[in-house]
Amino acid sequence: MKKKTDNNKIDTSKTDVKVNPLHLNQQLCFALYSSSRLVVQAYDTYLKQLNLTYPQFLVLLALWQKNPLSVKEIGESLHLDSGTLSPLVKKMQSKGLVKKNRSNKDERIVTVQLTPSGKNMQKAAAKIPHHIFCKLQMKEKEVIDLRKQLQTLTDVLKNTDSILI
Amino acid sequence: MKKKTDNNKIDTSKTDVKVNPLHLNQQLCFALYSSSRLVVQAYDTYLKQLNLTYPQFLVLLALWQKNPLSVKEIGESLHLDSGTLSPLVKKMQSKGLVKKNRSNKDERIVTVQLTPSGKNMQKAAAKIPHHIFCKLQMKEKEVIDLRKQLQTLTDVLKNTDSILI
DNA sequence: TACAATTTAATTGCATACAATCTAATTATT
DNA sequence: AATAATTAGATTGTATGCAATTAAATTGTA
Repeated sequence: MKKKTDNNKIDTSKTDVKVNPLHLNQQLCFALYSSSRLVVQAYDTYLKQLNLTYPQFLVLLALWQKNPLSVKEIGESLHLDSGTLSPLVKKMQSKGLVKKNRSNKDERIVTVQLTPSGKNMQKAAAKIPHHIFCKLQMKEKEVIDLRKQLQTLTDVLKNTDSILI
Repeated sequence: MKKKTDNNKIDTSKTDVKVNPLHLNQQLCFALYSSSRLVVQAYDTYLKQLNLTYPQFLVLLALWQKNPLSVKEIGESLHLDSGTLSPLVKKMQSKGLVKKNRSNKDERIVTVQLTPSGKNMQKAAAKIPHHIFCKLQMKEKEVIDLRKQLQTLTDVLKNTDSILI
C-alpha cells in the first residue's frame, strides 16, 4: 500500500536498497546533485530581485573577498574554467558589475575589478544566506559540520594526487 | 605567509570567517555546488566509456528500478521538469536506450520504456558506484550518513509546506 | 452537455558547465 | 637569439537546467 504523502513516487518498498548499488536513493552523487540544485533554486528566488544568477553571485562573493582578481584566480576559487567564466564575466561587465582590464605586466592576464555598483550589491546580498539558513531547518552546528564534510570531499576530489605526494 | 600547497588560492588568513556570512568558504551552498559538480565529473570519466552523460545515467537508474515510467514520473524521481527531460529522453531514444510511447488510456502521457540495449547497460554501470566510492576516501558509514543528511535537506526544500500540515 | 480549469509534454529562450580548440603572450631551452 | 613548451583567455560545440509559454487531452462544473 502506498503512503499517503508519497502517491507519485516510485514504490521502493519491495526493493532491497542495501543490496542494489544502483538504487537511486543509494547514490551519494544523486543526493548531492538534487540537494545542490534545490539550494541553488532557493538562492535564485532571492537573487532574481538583484538581477543576479547564482554563478554570478559566486563571482561577486570571490571579488568581495579580494578585488581585483584575474579570471584564472576566480576560476581556482570557484572550480570553474575559462569556458564558463569568460562569457559569465562578460555578462557581468555588460550589467555594470565588473570591469575587465589586461594586466600591464602580463598581457595574457585579464583582471576583473568590481565597479561601485558591484560593490554596493554586497549590502543587499549579505542578507540572503540567513534567509536560506532559515529554510534549511537545521541547527547552525549541523550546517557547519555538513559544510565541512563537503569541503573535505571537494578537496579529496580536487587533489587526488597531491595527497599521495 | 602562504602555505606551500595553496599558492594560487585566495589568501583568507586575514579574514574572520565567522564574522563574514558572505565568505565563500562559509557557504553551505557553495560547498554543495562544488562537491556536486566534482562528483558528477568523477562519474563522467566512467560514463563516457558507456557514451552516457550523468543525467542520462540518472534516467536509466530510475528505469532500472521501474520500467516503464512516464516523463512525469521520471521528473518526480529526479526533480527535473519536462523542459529538461523532453530533450534528454529524445536524445536517449536516438541512442537506442529507450522507446517513447503515448499512453492509450491518457494520450497526454508519454511512456518511456527501456530497450534491450538500455537494459543491458545496467551490468556495466553497476560497477561505477564502487569506483567512485574508492575515490572519496570515506568510510561506508560516513558516506551513508552524509547521503542521509542530504536527502533530508532535499526533502525539506522540496516539501516546505507539507511538513507544516 | 458545453465550458472552464487542470494536467502532461513539448517548445522556446536564456544561462550555465565543460571538453576541445585556438590565439596571443610569456617562459624555458638549446 | 630562435624555437619549443607553457600559460591565460576566448571561442566553439554539445548537453543540461529552468522559467515561461504553448498545445493537446482530460477532468471538473455549472
